[in-house]
Amino acid sequence: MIKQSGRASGDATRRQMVEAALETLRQEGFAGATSRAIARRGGFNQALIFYHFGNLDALLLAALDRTNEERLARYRDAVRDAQTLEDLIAVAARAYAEDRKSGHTAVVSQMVSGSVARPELAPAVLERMEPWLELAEEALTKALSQVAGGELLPVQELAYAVVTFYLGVNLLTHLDADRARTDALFSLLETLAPTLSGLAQPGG
Amino acid sequence: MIKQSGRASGDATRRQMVEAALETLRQEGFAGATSRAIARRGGFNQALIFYHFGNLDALLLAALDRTNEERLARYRDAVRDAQTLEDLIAVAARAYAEDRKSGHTAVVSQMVSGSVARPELAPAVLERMEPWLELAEEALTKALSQVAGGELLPVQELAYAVVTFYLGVNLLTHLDADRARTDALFSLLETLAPTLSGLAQPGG
Amino acid sequence: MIKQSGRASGDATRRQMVEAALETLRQEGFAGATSRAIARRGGFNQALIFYHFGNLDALLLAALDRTNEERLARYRDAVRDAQTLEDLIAVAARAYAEDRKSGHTAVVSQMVSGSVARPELAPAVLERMEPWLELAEEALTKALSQVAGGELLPVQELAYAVVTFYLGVNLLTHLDADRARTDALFSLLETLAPTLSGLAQPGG
Amino acid sequence: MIKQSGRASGDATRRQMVEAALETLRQEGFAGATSRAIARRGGFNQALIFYHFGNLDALLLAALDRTNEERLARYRDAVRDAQTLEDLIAVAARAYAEDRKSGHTAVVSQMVSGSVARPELAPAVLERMEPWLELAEEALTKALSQVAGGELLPVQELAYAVVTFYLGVNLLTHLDADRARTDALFSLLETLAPTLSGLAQPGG
DNA sequence: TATGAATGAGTTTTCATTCAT
DNA sequence: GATGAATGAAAACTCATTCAT
Repeated sequence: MIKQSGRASGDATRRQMVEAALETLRQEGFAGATSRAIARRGGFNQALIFYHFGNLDALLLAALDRTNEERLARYRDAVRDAQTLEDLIAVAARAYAEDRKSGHTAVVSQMVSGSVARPELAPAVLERMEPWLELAEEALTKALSQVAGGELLPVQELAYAVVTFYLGVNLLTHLDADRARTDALFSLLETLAPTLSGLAQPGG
Repeated sequence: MIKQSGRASGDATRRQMVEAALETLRQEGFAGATSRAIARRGGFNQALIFYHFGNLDALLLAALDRTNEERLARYRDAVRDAQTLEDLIAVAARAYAEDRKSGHTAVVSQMVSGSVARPELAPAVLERMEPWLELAEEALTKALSQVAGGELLPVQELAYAVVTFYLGVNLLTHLDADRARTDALFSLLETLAPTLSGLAQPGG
Repeated sequence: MIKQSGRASGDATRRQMVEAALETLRQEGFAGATSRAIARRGGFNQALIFYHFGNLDALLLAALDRTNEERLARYRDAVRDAQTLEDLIAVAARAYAEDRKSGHTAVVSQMVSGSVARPELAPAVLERMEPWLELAEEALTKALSQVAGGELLPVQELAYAVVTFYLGVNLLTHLDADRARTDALFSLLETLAPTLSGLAQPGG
Repeated sequence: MIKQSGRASGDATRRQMVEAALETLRQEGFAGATSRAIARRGGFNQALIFYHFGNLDALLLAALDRTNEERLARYRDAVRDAQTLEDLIAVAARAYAEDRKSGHTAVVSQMVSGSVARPELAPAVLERMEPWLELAEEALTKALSQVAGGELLPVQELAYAVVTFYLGVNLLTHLDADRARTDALFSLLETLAPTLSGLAQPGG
């Protein structure tokens, strides 16, 4: 409750508002993330959103930024620590599982879906996809360097494919209440990893 | 105009309404597919939607059904005619290009996104994914049968992966105004096809 | 109450809504003529305004139209019946007194002032000034024809001056609670009328 | 920026605020002259308005005062310097043209219109009309003294008529984007001036 | 004196849906 | 079957003003 703490510093308040927006996005989805709902959840006045962020979209995007930053940092570390293709896949699967549990993926898919429905948001949401593409490129470059002939593959396109796939998974995760099938997807990847590795380095 | 046609049979009316819903979904997206907008486009009365379909969601789902049926039929034929893995990929890419042009993919991604934002829709939308999964399984079974050891791979999971990827592509296609990157994805697939084929049948 | 009469015909409802808008404009002024206030006064649902008129401005302008038509008709008759300059002035003063009593001038000045504050309204309000200019021209032409050399005066500019003056009077009437001074203005005109007449026709 | 100037004396601050209010009234009109807009333009804090003036209306009226004082002084000098009726008219037309250019008339008409829409302002705005009436009386007394029988005319009523007309002109000037017609009004007056003069002093 | 933060009440407008005919 | 009218609930956003510091 912002109110309880008296007059908070602008930054602290903004942080709390972003938190409330995130929580609302997670629990009530994009359509439920109205200014009223966010304000109610955060215990502050609706108008404060417009005072601090100008409009609702800006707050929602700030929430997406916050989530993205946290997750990107985690994925980046994982990618840097990974040595083999197997590592990479394992690490991605683990990070994904964590994020899903914490609700981060929910926010992403809500914002992405939301921006299909509300085209004004699309450019801003797309922009926020770029660092993920870069990270995917980095990871793929690393992985393919271990593969005979891997340098010949078009890394940018593959990175785009990975992110595309990832968005599809996010989407389905939040559509399909029973998540057995999206889980199975990652087990599949982990099962295939050694094969792919072996296949990748036939002489290794 | 439904009215103009005098006593349209109930079925004909419903068909016109579904057509109007589809067109609205294509041109104005999920958020723009309000009862008013659909009725305006179709030249019929708003209230008719509720008379015939009970509520707006039901009409929207009927529209999704109609699109799905048409497209499934086309993809099924293509799958049946394909002989090699290369064929399959080529055929998928062609069908996808057609669908995107005709606006069918727009409807799918609008409905999928919409159902993330409006959770009431989710179960019904998911249900409509099943025949696609079956088709993907069928195609994969066919393709893997031509591959040494292909029978060992988990077809169901792979099918789920394919559909997941497909949804991701749809999503991005309608988010990213410049479609060069989603196009490149399919060229990539086509480029890789012979390699995958060769790789699949080392002795072929 | 629209509600009481069950489902009214569209036209009847619209008329009642226009009436409610007029009454609100009269009693609460332009700033008080919000959709809520009008709906409350008319006993109908706020949303009905948008159903029937599209937006609030359109209803307000419809109200101005209604008032203008009634008043124009009355002034036109008066002008046609007047024979001398004295008649014309007397007739204008009488009509003006009536209109002020009935609240018609209130609506005009509210809409004119309102459109200074809300520039989107200005073009539409100005447009509605044209028939008044035409009427003023007609009256002046008639009056000046009785005056030696009257044909030499620029009727259009004089008509514009008359309407300008009239708007000024309206404005002050609704600003100045004690209306003695605007009343005095018309007495002055009536006092001057014979002089002007005589002056106008020195040889008459 | 008030802040930048360090410890501005209360008076200086108030002057700057009045200046900002004037500028906002000129450029954004009455409806646009919100506390936020004025504060933004003046580079000071919104709350300062309430600290120094109690409420927004008081600041707006202070702005009207400032404009009125400047303009009154100019018109007074002009009136004092004028010798003939022709002079008076010419001088009025010139002063009006200047004021329109500088935006002073904009402020007046915005405040007058605003006070029709917001009746709380009306008494204060009316009060500020008094010195104009006095000036008009003075000018008319002077003019009519040159006219045979002029002393017999009711100066107060005529003065009220002049101010009324002037308000009407202001109103239209700011309603009608194309100002040709209000301009023509003044040319008309100037054209008529010699005639009126001659008429006034038949033996002169 | 000055400020950033906060608020309550208000605005127009849109929507899915229902009702009477 | 079909329609025009009507409605309640909700949306995003704005405003003058107040409060704590």
